[in-house]
Amino acid sequence: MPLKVYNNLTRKKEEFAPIDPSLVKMYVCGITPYDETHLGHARAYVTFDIIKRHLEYSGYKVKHIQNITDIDDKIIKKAKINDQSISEVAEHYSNSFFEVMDKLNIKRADVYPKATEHIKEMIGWIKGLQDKGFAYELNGDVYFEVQKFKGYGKLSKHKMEDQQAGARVELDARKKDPLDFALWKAAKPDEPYWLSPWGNGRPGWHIECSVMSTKYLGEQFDIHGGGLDLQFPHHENEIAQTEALTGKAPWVKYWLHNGFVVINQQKMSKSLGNFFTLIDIYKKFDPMVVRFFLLSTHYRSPLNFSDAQLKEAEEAYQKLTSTIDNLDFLISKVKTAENDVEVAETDDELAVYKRKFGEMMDDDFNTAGAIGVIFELVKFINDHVKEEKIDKESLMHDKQMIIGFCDLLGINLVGKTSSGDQSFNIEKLIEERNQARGGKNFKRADEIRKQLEDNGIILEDTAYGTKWRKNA
RNA sequence: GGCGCGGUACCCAAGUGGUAAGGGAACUGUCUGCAAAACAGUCAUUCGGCGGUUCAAAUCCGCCCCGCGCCUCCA
Repeated sequence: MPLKVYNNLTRKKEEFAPIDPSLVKMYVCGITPYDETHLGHARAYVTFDIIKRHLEYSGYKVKHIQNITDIDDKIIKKAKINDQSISEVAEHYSNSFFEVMDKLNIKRADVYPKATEHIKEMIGWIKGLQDKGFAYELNGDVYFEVQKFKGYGKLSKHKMEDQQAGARVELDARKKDPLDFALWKAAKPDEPYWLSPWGNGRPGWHIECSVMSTKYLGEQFDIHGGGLDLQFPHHENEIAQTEALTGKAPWVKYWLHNGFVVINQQKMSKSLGNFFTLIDIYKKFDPMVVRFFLLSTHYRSPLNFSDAQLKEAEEAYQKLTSTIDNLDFLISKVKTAENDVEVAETDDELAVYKRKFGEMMDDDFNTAGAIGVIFELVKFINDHVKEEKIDKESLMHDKQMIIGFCDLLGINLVGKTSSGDQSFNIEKLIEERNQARGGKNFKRADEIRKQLEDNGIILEDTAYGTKWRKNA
């Protein structure tokens, strides 16, 4: 079954076919490091992490570029408040970004190009656009003239004449068209600047993505991604600049956008101030729970956030870890198989889940459906584990299957269970309790259970002996 | 005004023509000294509403209601 992706340019699910059949080139819009990373960012980057992982699983090599906008009004403002340089601010929040992303088990991009390291190339592009008649200068500012680019609006489906320009933002009367956007901004006093043919200034926001993506991926590539909020104007403007300059269309074959994180039915956003940083969320929840939560809804749908919903994700995630925990315990207790027949039979049945899982992921990265398959598998395994003739090999295959699926989703299950832990006291108390139980001294047995429980240890008596786990 | 997204059980959520996955919660049962975990059963004759097309609709078409997003910076 072929991989299908929803292309926002055509508004259709399309069969995925990269320009170079063996290498997928993907550019994802990165952060502006002026504040802590929040759940909305996490959703975006988990989404593209999943896309990358599934492409790799499907046999493609993926070249992944993600920019860092390290020069911007908000960074300048923050630097003034903190009495720091803009690079100090950018570096601080970039580092923090990588820290929280690593905890979410997000694979690093191949290159994280910074805007400030590509100013020369940007100036070159802007000059090129000016030479071709797509840009004009106004007192040190340079604007892209939208009317000159006939495809403007093709991504966001905006018709220029229908736009209510100035509906929310004050018009700049000097511009030829309200939709014209800045390629270069003249420096105001007190602002950092670079030298340019138009005087001291700095690049506009959109130009960096065009310049850096084509620098690392070529003039045409496969996937360009980001949050849905970037569709207009950012991505629309990027298309206009790039196709105007290179003359090659389409610049990008597939445009992928993730949906918003929503709080009380409102978009989580910086400007509304209703955002939750990952640093704060991690104080209450394991990053893997956060990742599981983000993947439990399809990436294009809005995702409602609340503690209660994270709590539900935690319960579900723990069902997975406890299954692995139980399997580990059984594996340590059960005999090896007497013949290969039983193992092979189980493997045949497991193959069904593998197929279903793959179909879900091939259908526009349907992680929510794929998680559903994992739980079907868990149910199947727990059921067949009850059989008396269960053997070590089958159990190990079962375990590997669950871990394998979770790996494809970047969900780490290993290291979350308590089976690897050693604690002399716990084992000793369990032994004492079992002696008490043997002598029908249930009062003492329950005392020990309570004592361990108070220390966060839950005991479970099974047919194969007593196992313990940490209380979550 | 333009463009677009969404409305599936108590909650979350998959499903875009073939008769409603999965998770959480709840209740009942099996197991257990008691628990826990696990398993079994119950939990939407129904998918915002009303019409239409079809042998067949949550899925297609039309109208309507509700919520949200973009058209400023935002993942």
